[in-house]
Amino acid sequence: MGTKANSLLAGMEDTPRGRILAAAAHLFQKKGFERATVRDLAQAVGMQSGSIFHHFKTKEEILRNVMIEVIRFNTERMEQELKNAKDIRGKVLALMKSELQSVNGETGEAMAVLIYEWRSLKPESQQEILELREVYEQMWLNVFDDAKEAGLIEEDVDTFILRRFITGALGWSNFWYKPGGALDISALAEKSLSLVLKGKC
Amino acid sequence: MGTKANSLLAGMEDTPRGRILAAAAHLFQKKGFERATVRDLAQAVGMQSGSIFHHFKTKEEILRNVMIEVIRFNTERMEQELKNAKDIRGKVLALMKSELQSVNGETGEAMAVLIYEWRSLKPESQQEILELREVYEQMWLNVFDDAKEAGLIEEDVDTFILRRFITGALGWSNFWYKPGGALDISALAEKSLSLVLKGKC
DNA sequence: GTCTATAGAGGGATAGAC
DNA sequence: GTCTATCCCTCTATAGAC
Repeated sequence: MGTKANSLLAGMEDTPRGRILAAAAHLFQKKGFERATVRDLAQAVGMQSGSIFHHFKTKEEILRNVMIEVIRFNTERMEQELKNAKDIRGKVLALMKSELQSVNGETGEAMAVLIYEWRSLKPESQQEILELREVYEQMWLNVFDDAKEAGLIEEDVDTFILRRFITGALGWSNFWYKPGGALDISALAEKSLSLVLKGKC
Repeated sequence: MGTKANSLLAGMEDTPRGRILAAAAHLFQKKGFERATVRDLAQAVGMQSGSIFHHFKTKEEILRNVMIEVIRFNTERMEQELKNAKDIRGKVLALMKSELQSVNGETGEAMAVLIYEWRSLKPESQQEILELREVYEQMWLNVFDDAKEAGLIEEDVDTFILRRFITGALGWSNFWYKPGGALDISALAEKSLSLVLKGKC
């Protein structure tokens, strides 16, 4: 569970706001949203707790923004990587690699927050986040459907359910995968391909 | 996320202790351990908050016992179902079905607590729970190794990693699978088989 | 074994000076 | 934009009556 210095949301500017969000991603992942206090957070960015509320109206607002930033960043990255893929197998691999990167790379802590602190969002925020995620999910479904037409995925496989299995399989890697070992993200992505592709193309 | 009446840990006696644990599984899943208060819990079982502490020394102790009970129950059930399986494919199917049942059936809420409230355990409790889970995990690994020898799983697949992918894939079903629809647990288990078995036996 | 009452600690958020 | 000070609330856990 990433004790590494991957606590900074990549691409986040070095502003008080950015520093608060980066520290929040780290703290919320480590202790959980409820246990992590605004005082903890203030200390992490070198402020007094009262000052935090100049940048965000409530603690929940901080959580919401961590989630928005991480979805935006990872959706954009996946779009880029999809464009670079040559064939369909390459596209599936790009999706796998991209998501494993999201979960285990620099945005890993924020992704864990996105997944595990869901209940701490207000219902309105949940709705908002859900809509952002749908764009991302649609990219997966489109590629899976193409792969099915191309014969890389069995005819009788429900791609909707398959995507859900994969969401779980890849998301869970946050709990056990340790970057820097013998197995790098690319290799892990290759292994994950056999969960999806027929035979084992 | 199960709003159904699956809040009772099957096999749990109708004692104050049992009722507290069953209500705790439900509440901790719904609100998270931190947000769920002892007062909530007391109300759910028809007591005053002070009375809860006659049965459990601390709130964490309640969490710990929910986890212990659900592991014990599901480990035992899986052992039984494994015995009934005829061949190796049947054993893999039994594992899948059994775990999907744990996650989505009567013990679903307690399983979600086991997975998502991990950080709220004291380190000593974490160690204890980890040891209980290892027995369960070993059953999976043994069957996977048999399946590999029998040629049902590709030679070059790392069964350790495969098990981790499957843990995630099946565990995540708690968030989207709704029992009572067109797809029952057995059918879902069959679908999940293709994540593991070669070709798609 | 359950109740009432409350101690004791820590939390989110606000107000106003600088 | 950050600080100090603090309000006000809620929470876990305890004490002692019944």
